[in-house]
Formats: sequence, structure tokens, C-alpha cells
Amino acid sequence: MRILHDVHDRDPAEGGLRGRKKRETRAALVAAAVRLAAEHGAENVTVDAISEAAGVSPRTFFNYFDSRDEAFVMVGAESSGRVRQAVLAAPADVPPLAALRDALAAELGEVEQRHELWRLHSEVLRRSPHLLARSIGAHVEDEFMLAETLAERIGAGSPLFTGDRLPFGTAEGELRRQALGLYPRLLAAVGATAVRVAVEHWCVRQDEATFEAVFRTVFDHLAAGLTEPVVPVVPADEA
Amino acid sequence: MRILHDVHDRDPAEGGLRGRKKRETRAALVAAAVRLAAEHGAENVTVDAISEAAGVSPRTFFNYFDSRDEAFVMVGAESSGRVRQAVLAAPADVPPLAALRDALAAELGEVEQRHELWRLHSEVLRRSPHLLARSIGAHVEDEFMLAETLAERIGAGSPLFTGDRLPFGTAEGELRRQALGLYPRLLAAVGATAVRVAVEHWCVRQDEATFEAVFRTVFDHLAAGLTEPVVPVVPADEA
DNA sequence: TATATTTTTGCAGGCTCTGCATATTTGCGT
DNA sequence: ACGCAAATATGCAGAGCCTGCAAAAATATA
Repeated sequence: MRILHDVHDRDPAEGGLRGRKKRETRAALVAAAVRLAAEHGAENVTVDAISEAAGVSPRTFFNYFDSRDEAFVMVGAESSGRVRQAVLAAPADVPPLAALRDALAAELGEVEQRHELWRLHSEVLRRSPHLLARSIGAHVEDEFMLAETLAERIGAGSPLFTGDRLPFGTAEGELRRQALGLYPRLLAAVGATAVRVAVEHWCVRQDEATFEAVFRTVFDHLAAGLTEPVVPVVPADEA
Repeated sequence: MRILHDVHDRDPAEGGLRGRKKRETRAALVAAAVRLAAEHGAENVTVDAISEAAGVSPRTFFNYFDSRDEAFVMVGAESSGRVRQAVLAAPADVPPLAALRDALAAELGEVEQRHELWRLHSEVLRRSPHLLARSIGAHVEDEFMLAETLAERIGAGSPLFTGDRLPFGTAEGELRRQALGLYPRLLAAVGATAVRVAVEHWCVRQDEATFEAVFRTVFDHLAAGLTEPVVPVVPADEA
């Protein structure tokens, strides 16, 4: 099922010493970047400082990221794959939107507790809206891979799904993108948007409602066709 | 009703020579940037080249944009305001989602013909996915202003709407953002996402359907609560 | 151990972006 | 028309971002 595109298409789950060290270095760079940004403000953190904190040379930094800002934003890199896996694993009779909702909820629930790095990350994004914009754009690629997975889940039978990293921005990536239906694409994009809105809204009003409640409300709105709510959202009679 | 925040909060519709020249310069820079990018590829266009083509100094470029990429992305700057105006002008009995759909459709219809610059712009975004990501993030601010307008339209009665440029990334902007309800925020974000998906899908399959058809299909999906379509979207029996 | 492949690193150099001082332009009252 | 005040444009210096290239170090393989 997997397609080898060229020499650079190595096994992403490489188990050898090489792959392990690469993952460690990437994680170390992200952690250093986020921690330094949380302390000094993102715009005051240089590539040299991040590299030194991670124990590599400044030149190596750019072997891992295309720009400095990317290091501040690549915190949820592994989440994308787990969400796609959960979408595929959902029972067959669950409608697509619900499958997506549950997959996202499960991932967000885990992520919320597991890594304390996420708190710092959201802190950094709040203090640097410039990075929030960057973060949204950075996940466009994830969004399209999710669309492929949803297409497979629905049974649109995309034979193009491979599970490997999408060569975003390449001619071949464009070809695969073309073959995708409109509905899965929309579902993936709206799902990502829903998560973003829920997170933003909750970050700003943490004391008014739990994240789960906000998240569920958002997807209720979507399932209701975005009709105007007659009662203010999250009414008291929910209990 | 308007709130003066500080010295920099000038009248955006300034009619004098100053305001006119500023708008002209900004438009000249955007046009030069897009044209050069369409010809040589965005990554091969320097700030010096853009500035020279627009007839200003390189230093002046950065008085108008925070980064070089911003000039490639600021093509639809005036659209945002017209959409908000159209949302407010919709008849009172039109549901929010439909009002938003019609406002966006009207603007997209005008934009599609008026400026030939848009063709070049989409060309540039296709050839530089890096800029597509940037573009999405760049319109987060527009999205929030739209949310404010939708809140006013719905009658949630946001007394915070002022119509002026939102001071994005400032403490005061955060405060205004907090006071906004979840539903208008979601509606604005999903609307922007819908436009993006429709444009992306249509750009890639221009020969299969008109943009209006794709756009209408997307909003039909939204109104239907994103349920799985039983028939492939845009079925033949539509005619 | 010897060889091939991959990754890291240093270095040179161009480009991006900012702060500051200065010159130019515009708004406005006289 | 003239002059003052405010806004804008410009030049310059300097820090930082990012890339290509070639050599060195680390890793895989035989």
C-alpha cells in the first residue's frame, strides 16, 4: 500500500539509532523553543539560544525547521496521526461528524493532561498572536491528511491514502489533493476550525465552563446546521 | 460609538491627501508584490524589487507591512468590510448562516470579475503553499471582526462593535475578544473556512463545476449539519 | 575493520526586519 | 502665501534569519 516516492521517503517509524536520535533532537528543539518563549517572549528568543539549549549547532536547527517560528508551533506533531487512527477505528455505524468529534475529543483529553508543555505552548500563542496565525497555517497539511482519512472512512474509497507524510507543496501532493472529494475536505477543515474556536474560547473563559462542555457545544452547533440558538449556548438546564 | 484608542487610531476613511496617498501606496506595493511573484516565484522576489516596482524606498515597505510575505497576502483587504456591511444589511428574517452565505457570495461574485489581480494572487498561492498557510493566518483578524458583526446582527447586542480596525494582538483586543459569544465566533470561523475550502476545491477542478455551484454545495452541507451525503455532491440531476 | 550513507557543523553571504535620526510632505491656522 | 505642527518617507547601521556548500563526525552495512 505504501508508495515510495524517492530517496527521501524513509520509514518515518525508523527504529534504529538514527531515527531515534532525530526524534529526540526535534523534540529537544521544540521543548527548548517553547520553554524559552514562555519565559522571555517569543520575539526575544533567537535561533542561537534555542540551539544552545537543545545542545546542537544553530545550523542544525534549520535542518529540522524551515523557519524559527516553526519550532514554536510544532508541539502537536504526533496528535494528527492519532486522530486519523481513531477516525478509522470508530464503529461503522457512527456518522462521520460524530466519529471526527470523538476522535478529536479523545486526543484533546489525553493531550490536556499528558504533556505540561502544552500549557506553556498555549501561553506562548496567547502572548504572540503572530504565532497563533502561524500555527493555524502550519496545520493545513494535517488537515488535508485528515480529509484523506475521512474519505477512506466514509468509503469514498480514496486509493490514495498511504499513511505517510504528505509531500505538501509538491506537484505530486497537488495531484493527490485533486482526487479528493469536497465533503471530506470540508469536514476536515470545519473540524479543525471547530477545535480552534473551542480552544480559543475556552482559553479566554476558563472559569465559565470546562473545555469538554465548550467542545461539545461547538459540535452541537455544527450538527444543528449552525442555526441560531434560541437560548444562550451552554444553558443552565443542561444538568 | 467609536472609541479612540490612541494616537494611531485615525479615521480609516480619511479623505484627505494623506489617507489617499497611503491607500495608493499600499495598493501599489501589493500589486507589485503579486505581479512579481506570479512571474518569478514568490521566494525569488525581494523587498527591494517590490519597493522599486512600487516607487518607494525599501524602508517604506516595512512601514506598511510587518513582513515581506504579508504583501503577497493582503489582496482582499477591503473585502472584509464589505462582507460585514452586507451581513448587517440583510433582511431581519434571514437566518444568520444564510445571511453570511449571501454576503460572502455577493463579495466573491464581485471580486471574481473586478480585479484581474485575483487570478495572479491565487496563482501565487497555488505555487507557494507556504503563502497559503500565511494567508489563512493573516485573516484571523478579519474573522474576529466578522464575529463581532454577526453578534450585532443576531442581536446578541455586542456593544463592543465599533467598525474600526481591531487592534489585534493587544491587551485591549483580547478584552474585546473575551466579550464575544461562542456562536457568532464559530459562525464566522466556519464561514471563513467554507470559503477557503470552496476556493481550494474549485481552483483545482475549475472544469467540473462553476464556483457558485461549489460554494452553494459547501453551505448546503453546513446547513445540513455536515451529515454524510447519500449522493456524490453536485449530482447530475441538479439541472 | 572498511566502506557507504546520513547527519552535523562551520562558514560565507544575502536577505529580512528594526530603531533612530533626518528630510520631505501634508494639514491647518494666520 | 507663510510658517508651524504632525505625519510620512528615507537612509543607515546593525542584529538576526536563512541557505548553499564542503568538510567532519556519526551511523549503518558488509
